[in-house]
Amino acid sequence: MTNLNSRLAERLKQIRAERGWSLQQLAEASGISRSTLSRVENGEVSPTAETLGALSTCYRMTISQLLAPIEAPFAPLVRKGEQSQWQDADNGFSRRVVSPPSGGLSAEVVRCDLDAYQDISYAAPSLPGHEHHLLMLSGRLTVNTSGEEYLLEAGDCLRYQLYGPSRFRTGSDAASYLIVLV
Amino acid sequence: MTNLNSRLAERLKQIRAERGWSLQQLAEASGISRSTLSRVENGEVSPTAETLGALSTCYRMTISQLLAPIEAPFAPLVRKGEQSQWQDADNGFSRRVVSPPSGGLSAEVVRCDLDAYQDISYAAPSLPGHEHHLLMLSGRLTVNTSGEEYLLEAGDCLRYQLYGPSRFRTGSDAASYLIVLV
DNA sequence: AAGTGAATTCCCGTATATGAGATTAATTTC
DNA sequence: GAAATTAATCTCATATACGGGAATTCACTT
Repeated sequence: MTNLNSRLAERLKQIRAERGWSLQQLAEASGISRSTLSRVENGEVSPTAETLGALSTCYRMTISQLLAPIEAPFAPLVRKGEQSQWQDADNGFSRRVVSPPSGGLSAEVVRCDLDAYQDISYAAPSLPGHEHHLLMLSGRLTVNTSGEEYLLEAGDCLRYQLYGPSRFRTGSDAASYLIVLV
Repeated sequence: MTNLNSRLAERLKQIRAERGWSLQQLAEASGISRSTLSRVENGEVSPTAETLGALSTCYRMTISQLLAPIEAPFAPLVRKGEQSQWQDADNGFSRRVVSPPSGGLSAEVVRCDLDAYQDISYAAPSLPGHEHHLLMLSGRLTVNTSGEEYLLEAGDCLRYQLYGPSRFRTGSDAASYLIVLV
């Protein structure tokens, strides 16, 4: 995994260069010594999660934002578990895959129409971590995911990454919404 | 930063529990010893980036996906009223960034409303290769990109990757559409 | 070119993350 | 219940990440 270290090194060098900081300044801001910073930025060592946390904090970003550009895209062969879900639509619920992923594209758009007084739950996905953008077109919808509950109205946009079970339900109003799956 | 280690520990424990793996199985799949895995999952040590990489690989996810749930969350809900709107001066064109990119997310959704008899051209993007999904909400729109011309109507979805200049125009009908930028 | 200052890298001692094996705890099987 | 099997933790030795300071390199000035 030396490859990861060298890519991380390049990334960190670039970020520090963008901010115009010296190792000394970064050391004071992060609480990490100059020597460690030098070795990390030269790919000689693999920093600990704590070190990564300190760096991302003083750069005002999350570790994910720090690492996302240097990670290999994950395997695209991932939607078997989802497709079975697409089929079990009840009566008050219709889904249409507006823009299926194909040919190397990485996003798909699904339009969903849910009647009033519907309640739909999904089990945790087999391959978690997909990024979702839920855009309300009309109506009202209550969404539970990641232990949080959101009441959405037309025009709202809810973004989340799907790691566990989720639940969608309507009250007296029907709901139409788009889900952008990345 | 012990807090980070303990949250990471919980996260890793949960993932392994979901898959029903033992430490022994995870050790063989990841190349990390059982003892190290035990200490990491108990928050006693801070794993190196290499260790995180090995774990995320054998769990079939990126490090970002591994860490995202335990990091300070970005605002996941963007209300309609909070979405920044761009009124392109005098012309009958308004854009609203429905879902701005942040927190390591890789897609953004823009809603565009174009009046009748408008003609808008874009130069080649500075960062080419972005994947676009254009979803027509209502009206009619003529799009030129990659040397092709498309006439879109409500419900249509055009997918393309933007490498060169592009042109959007309406005839007697106004157009509303979404652009999903990946 | 040489000097001055800053920034970075190298060297060493220390702290800690890791691996291999032994010990303990939990579960199953008879 | 006891033995057997598996899973998790603990012990110790090693590898390596880290901090402090010295040495080097780099940039700029005169």
